Amino acid sequence: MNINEVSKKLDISKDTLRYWEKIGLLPPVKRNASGYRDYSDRDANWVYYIKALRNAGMSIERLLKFVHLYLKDIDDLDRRKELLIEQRKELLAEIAKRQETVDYLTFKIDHFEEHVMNQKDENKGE
Amino acid sequence: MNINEVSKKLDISKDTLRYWEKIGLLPPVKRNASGYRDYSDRDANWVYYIKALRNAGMSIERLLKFVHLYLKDIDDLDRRKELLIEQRKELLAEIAKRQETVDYLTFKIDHFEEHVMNQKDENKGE
DNA sequence: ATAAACCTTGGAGTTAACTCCAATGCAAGA
DNA sequence: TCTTGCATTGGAGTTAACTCCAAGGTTTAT
Repeated sequence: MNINEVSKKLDISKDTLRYWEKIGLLPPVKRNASGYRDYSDRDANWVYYIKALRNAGMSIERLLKFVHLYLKDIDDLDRRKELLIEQRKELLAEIAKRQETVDYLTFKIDHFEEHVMNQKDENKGE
Repeated sequence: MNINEVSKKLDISKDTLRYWEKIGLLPPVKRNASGYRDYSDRDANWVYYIKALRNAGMSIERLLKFVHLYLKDIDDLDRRKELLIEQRKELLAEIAKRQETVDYLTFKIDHFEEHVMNQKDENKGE
């Protein structure tokens, strides 16, 4: 698969694919005789995985740390599995943060009339 | 309350407070005789609210739209309540996006051994 | 009354994550 | 073979959201 195919298939710009590779978010992709990138299925899966986590809001800096650890422990499968679990845990923390704000909004919405009354009372005192 | 008190109480830098006000994320704060900001309780609540949504990952651009609509419909309380509900809906969508990725990771984790086997099979074929 | 510690502003600098560009080379059709 | 349309690179430009700074005025403690 050349860069254009991957770009279209996974809906990621070619510039972004090259950028991710340059900074080490993707392992180096093989080249053909004329120096063009030739993505294997595994490369494409990796891209898909990075895309999913970027889309879920994980920063590149954080992802880079995981990627480096993941590539380092090439033979320690338990460790690799742990890394996935850790990554999931971080996403769950992000969800919890948002859920807190949802709860806050829900409170505001449910007490909206009351809230407005209080503001009127405040105005009286000014 | 002066800027330093608000900054400490809500754990937001003074620069950020001034920045938010400058771009219109906070309504203009009253000044005392020498031009220093003097935050009312309502100002502080507003800051708290903005902080909560920024913390939940909502962009300033998106928040600005809400703030402008909110300030525009100063007397339309139903509309204001709707805006809060809309904002909550957007946060819930962000949560759903992250949850999808959590599910993807869970799948990877639960099928980890199997996944590794497949990779070995792939290698055989190369 | 003077130093230290505040506040103000406009504007410059920073970081993340792309995005675009120019120069150059390969590839495929008329 | 010539043109059109891909690919490559290094590096410059962009956007978001701060963050810092300098120059100046104010408040507080000694």
